[in-house]
Amino acid sequence: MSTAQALVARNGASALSLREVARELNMASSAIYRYFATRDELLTTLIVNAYNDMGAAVEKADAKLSTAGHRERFVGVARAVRRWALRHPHDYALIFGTPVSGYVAPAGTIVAATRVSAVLGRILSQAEADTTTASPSAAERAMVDVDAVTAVTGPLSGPRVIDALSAWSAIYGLISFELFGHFVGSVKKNDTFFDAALHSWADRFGLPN
Amino acid sequence: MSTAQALVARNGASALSLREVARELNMASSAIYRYFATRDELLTTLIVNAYNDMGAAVEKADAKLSTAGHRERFVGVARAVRRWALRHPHDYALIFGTPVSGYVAPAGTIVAATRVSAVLGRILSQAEADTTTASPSAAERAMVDVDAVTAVTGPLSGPRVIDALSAWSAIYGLISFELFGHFVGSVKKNDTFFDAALHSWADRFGLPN
DNA sequence: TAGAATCAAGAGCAGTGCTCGCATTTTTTG
DNA sequence: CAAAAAATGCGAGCACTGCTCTTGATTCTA
Repeated sequence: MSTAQALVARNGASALSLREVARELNMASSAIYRYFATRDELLTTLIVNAYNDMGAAVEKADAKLSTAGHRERFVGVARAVRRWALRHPHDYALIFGTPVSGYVAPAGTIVAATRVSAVLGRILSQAEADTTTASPSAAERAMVDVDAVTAVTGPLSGPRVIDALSAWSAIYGLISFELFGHFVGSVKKNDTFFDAALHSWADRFGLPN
Repeated sequence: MSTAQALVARNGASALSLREVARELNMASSAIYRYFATRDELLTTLIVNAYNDMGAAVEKADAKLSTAGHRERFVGVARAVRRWALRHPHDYALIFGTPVSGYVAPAGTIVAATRVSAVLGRILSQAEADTTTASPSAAERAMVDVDAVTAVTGPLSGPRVIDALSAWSAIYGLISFELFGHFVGSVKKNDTFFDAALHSWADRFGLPN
């Protein structure tokens, strides 16, 4: 398992070879099939691990910021996501890159997958609790499963639950563009650019400070 | 070439087999190597094609909206991007998904790659021209290559060149999350959600109407 | 028309995921 | 404690992949 992890970290998921992990383990390639029915099953396990690793890292960063203001916390958590991505590019690609072949997200992944978006959502929910909370409109309920979201984030007003999802996907977009090279030629300092984009989001959310 | 295109559209890029396109063409697999030195070279060609296909589609949509207001145009063009992605999911993944292996973007791709971001940038530039244009600050110039961006978009004020890049990556984030399944369980109506998120961006840019 | 450049074929190499039958260990059970 | 049962591993082998190399046609060109 950890052997496969290391190989992915070195060469990327697409290059992961069942026979190679077998070799590294001094096993026959066929022996691996006692533990993983198929190569995709191995990858799925790796995906869950990666989700949890990222989730743990982000939760830890959030815990350290528990006394900070909402803006600082929001930006700090997003930074933690980016930092994890830069440190584990292949795991990041494994999670957020092109899904393999047919791919339907196995049930086991979904709980691990929500860990980091939950942290971000909770911050926004708490920031909102300091002001007012208008309940979501019918139109908003039609396009988003408000209950499913607020079950993990805490209460969020209508526009904000939309913006929260939008912000999370935007953070993903920023990191992916950086990591996958789509900012080459336009963005020069990725750190400060990321921060600037995030503060713009914080402005949008009206986060103080 | 178009055979490979069709196979990618059917099975995705990772499953593209040189031997399969050879079979489809009633050729020996070795004959393909007269035209493409390696599988990656074939894929690179497909990437350029996909970029241009998407660029053409978006430019066409923009042309149809030439008489519309800036907000309508901005939203309309973004919708065109999404529509193209939904219609060509494998080509989209080929462009914006996990870059293959070592991957350094070949020189040929970059011009094709900027076509759609250029359209979006031009709209924002023109919208700004209707109001005022403050030139970018030193801090902004430090993190973004302003000249490279404005060379293709037209003049943009400092904060806006950052927000424009941020918006483009956010649009990518929205589409990718939808296409790669990360919105499953939270977003119910992808169309209206996408529109809502975009109008939120239009608000941020102060686009009238 | 002769020479040269191009195009295609086929055999073959090393690698892959995966299956199957057989042996060996380990664990459970009577 | 011994026997049955389950788990674990091995090696050969199949069909597939990207890619190389040599050989044979075809077509363009001087």
